[in-house]
Amino acid sequence: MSRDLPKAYEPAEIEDRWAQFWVAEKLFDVPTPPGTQDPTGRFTQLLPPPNVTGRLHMGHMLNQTEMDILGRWHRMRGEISLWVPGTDHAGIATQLMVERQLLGEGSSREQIGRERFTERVWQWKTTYGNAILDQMKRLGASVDWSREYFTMDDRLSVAVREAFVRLYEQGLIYRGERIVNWDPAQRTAVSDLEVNHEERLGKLYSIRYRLLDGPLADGTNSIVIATTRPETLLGDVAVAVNPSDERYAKLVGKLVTVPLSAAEESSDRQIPILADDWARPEFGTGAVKVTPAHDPNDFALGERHGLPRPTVMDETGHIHLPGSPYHGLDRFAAREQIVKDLDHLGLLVEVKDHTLTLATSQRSGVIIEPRLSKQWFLKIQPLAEKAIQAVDEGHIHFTPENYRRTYDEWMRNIHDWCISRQLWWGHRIPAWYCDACGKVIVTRETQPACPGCGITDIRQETDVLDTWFSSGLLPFSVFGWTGDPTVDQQNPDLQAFYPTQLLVTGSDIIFFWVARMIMFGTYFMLDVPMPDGTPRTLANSVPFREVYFHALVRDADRQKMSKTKGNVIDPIEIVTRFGTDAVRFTLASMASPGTDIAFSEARTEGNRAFANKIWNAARFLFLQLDRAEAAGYTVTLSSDPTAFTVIPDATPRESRWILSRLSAVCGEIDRALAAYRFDEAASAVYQFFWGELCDWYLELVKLRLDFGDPNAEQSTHERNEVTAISLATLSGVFETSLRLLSPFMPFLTEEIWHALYNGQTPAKSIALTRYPQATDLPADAAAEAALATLQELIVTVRAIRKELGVSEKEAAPIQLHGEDRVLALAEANADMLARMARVSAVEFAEAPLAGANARSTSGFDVAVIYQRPVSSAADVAAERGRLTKDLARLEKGLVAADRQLGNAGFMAKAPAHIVDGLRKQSAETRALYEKVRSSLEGLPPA
RNA sequence: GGGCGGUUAGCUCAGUUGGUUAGAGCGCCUGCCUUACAAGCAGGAUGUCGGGGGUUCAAGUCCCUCACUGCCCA
Repeated sequence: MSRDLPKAYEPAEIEDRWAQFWVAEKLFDVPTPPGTQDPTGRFTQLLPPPNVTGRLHMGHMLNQTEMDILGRWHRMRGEISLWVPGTDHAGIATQLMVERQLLGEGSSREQIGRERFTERVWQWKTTYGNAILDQMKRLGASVDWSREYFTMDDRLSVAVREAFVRLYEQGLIYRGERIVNWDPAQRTAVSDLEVNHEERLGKLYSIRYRLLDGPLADGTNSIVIATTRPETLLGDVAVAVNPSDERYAKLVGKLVTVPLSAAEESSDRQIPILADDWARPEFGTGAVKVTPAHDPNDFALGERHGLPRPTVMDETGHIHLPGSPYHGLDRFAAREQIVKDLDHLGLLVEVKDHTLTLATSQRSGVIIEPRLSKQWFLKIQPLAEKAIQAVDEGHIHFTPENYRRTYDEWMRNIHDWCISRQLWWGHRIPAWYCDACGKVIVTRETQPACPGCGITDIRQETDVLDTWFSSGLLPFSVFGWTGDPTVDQQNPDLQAFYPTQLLVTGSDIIFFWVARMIMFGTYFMLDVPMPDGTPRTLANSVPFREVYFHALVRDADRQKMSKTKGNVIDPIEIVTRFGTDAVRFTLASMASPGTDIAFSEARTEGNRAFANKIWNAARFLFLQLDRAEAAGYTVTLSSDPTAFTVIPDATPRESRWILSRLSAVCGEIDRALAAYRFDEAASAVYQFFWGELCDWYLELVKLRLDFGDPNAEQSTHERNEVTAISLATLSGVFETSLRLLSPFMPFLTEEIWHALYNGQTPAKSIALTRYPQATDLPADAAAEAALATLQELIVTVRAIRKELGVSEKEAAPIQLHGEDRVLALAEANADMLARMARVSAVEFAEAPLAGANARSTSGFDVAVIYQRPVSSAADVAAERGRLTKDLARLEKGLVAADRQLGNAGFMAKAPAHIVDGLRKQSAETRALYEKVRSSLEGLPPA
């Protein structure tokens, strides 16, 4: 790699190359540490596994950018930084993909059977399943590819089976007939979390149920119930009223007939009217029908009253009632028909609009059908208790902190988790049924025969586990957890990397994944002894010590990205246009906690410009290095990070300044990253690199980089020394800045860093070098103060010159009035003033300066000596406008200050430094005010 | 219905435990191809900090209230 960089920064030229290099060189692979005690610390992160069916979206990119910045930062700080990648088998989504494929071939999973179907899914996975990880490689994520996992891998499947069996044996997993959220499109149960609730406008139907034994004494011969789902009356087993509802008191205990409920109308079913608190008098008519097999509340009511629970629908949401005229109708068609038929019979009393909350399936979008079915559940309370405790006691810390409350709230109101899914793709539940003796066998090993009666004709459970069941085990299953405490205690990976340090994820999966990892971690890992054999504490059983929740990436108009809106930004496409580094930097700089990111191309463009700026700064440096070498200077790039802690006495002021600033920025960035303030860290490095290093130091250092004629005799010794020192400082500061920036912009910094060393790099990659620390560089308050003054002087002179219309190339003398310190600085740095503000000479003035060619700051007055070619009326008017505005601003400040200083309460109670500060400021403002006023008065009349 | 957040420059967002005259990027205006960079340089304009009330010597910051808005849970 040479120091010849193309004129413009072209990310496409360099990024693929480095992305491949990092993977090929196994740069970020982390071997199992020899001992579990290491002095430098460990930083382990688990990638939230993307769906194997997925393509990378901006949310992934944000997540990975943040993880990568932190991973690289910790790595450069000398810690063992391990980032484990992998993908999730995504039960439903993947099964759908392959089913769609089969459909295209005119086949179906039922046609080819379970075994062949599973083979097809594996095939699909092999062909397409790496898309997202390949994209990740392209983005340069510094993960350990040797540890890549897939949730259906054998070793992870063993862990899943172990966990299941253990929970079953300990009585926490049970099988039961319950109302579950049934997705009729996917034909599977889904968990509470996979259901969306939305308000929709529906209808409330009032239906008359006739009393079986004819009218009461008062003539009442029916009861009118209200329902939003008339079609379920086919499964009615009771009518319920509130016990306190006097309207219906006389009817409790009577029987009514369910209209339309039987195959032949003559035999409509008879059901009781009963009293139960669940019936709310104010809802509808106050009487409700009870359908235990098709409504969770009715189910509970049925349990209380010992009611039967007939199912009237099949798994696809069609009425299943052989012999009935409604048999085979879809649930919504059946509703229409039943309403029509009720109307004909005169039993439909009223239909009115009604807003109801509908449950829809997150995946298929269809309306969830509460369905009575036999499912496997995890009794979660005992797991939740430890999980709550772990967060409560501070073993896990959330950022932003308010998620703790969200977590707590959910954990404390947790319901048993339905973990079985009626799918073919996933971890098949390790349970076997013996039809002969009715035994259920749950074991780790596949069962050849029934241990009860010995027959071999046993069936394995066809259901698979919810995908999140296996995801919940990942923090320890990826490290080879077996569930056998003695084996696990000897497992060096598990002992070294568990608990992981940090989880970075979106808040949308706080319950799905984060909470479940905490529950499983604190449950299973608590049994694994520490390396020295002592029992593991709760603090060491947690899956991670920190969780950082990032925001959502929206489009530039703050709209959620969605395929239907067509506003989805493809990370790879955007990266191709602007460069990965620019996109990463944009995401990082906008990632302030708790706020969604409105991703803007304008901002990305700005950051590409930043990358280009750095690129060109490198070109400038390389040019200087070439010139220096030609002039006989030797430039040694020290690989010692502490090379600048002690600097030569002859180091010029601006070099002391930039070293000091760099030191401060290093501190700021470390602080920001430790607090997950990616935005602050990015802004600090941006501000430093562009606003200080490029805008000021690079310009100032040009004064010292006069290498003379390479063929001539050497110039004086002192000049030589300053030049050499400046060149060394420039190189060192630049190299340090590259390292500082590297976690944010890994490609660009890698490229330039290699070029800088001209092939002789001290490490294989900049990613393996030390992260610059504040203490690596000398702080110098005096140099900072001096440069601040000089900068203010230069900026002020430039402004006056602009104001006066002095052409940029023309030099002009200035007058300066102020403190001795300022005058001395100006005198000693005349060369700076000349270069930066085209000052040809500095004349010191005894008296304060005022007038159109002068400006005042708190430390000095400065005037530019220049005769305006023509002082037009417009110029005077503009000047008057500016001064008037200034005057108003200053007056406002003065009035505010005077009011405060005249306030006895303020003077008595405010801390001294505030009062002093305000006094000083007030005096300065007053002086400025006077000067501006006299300038204004000095203007020619309008 | 319950919980959590947001409202600061034209746009997107910062603003530490209340403390001196509220910042950044982008955009905008003016002038410059100054030999690292026009993806650049220099200069400039822009805010009743959502409304109202309160606490305080002092409020963008704390409290109450209203309005609008987003997310999560039921």
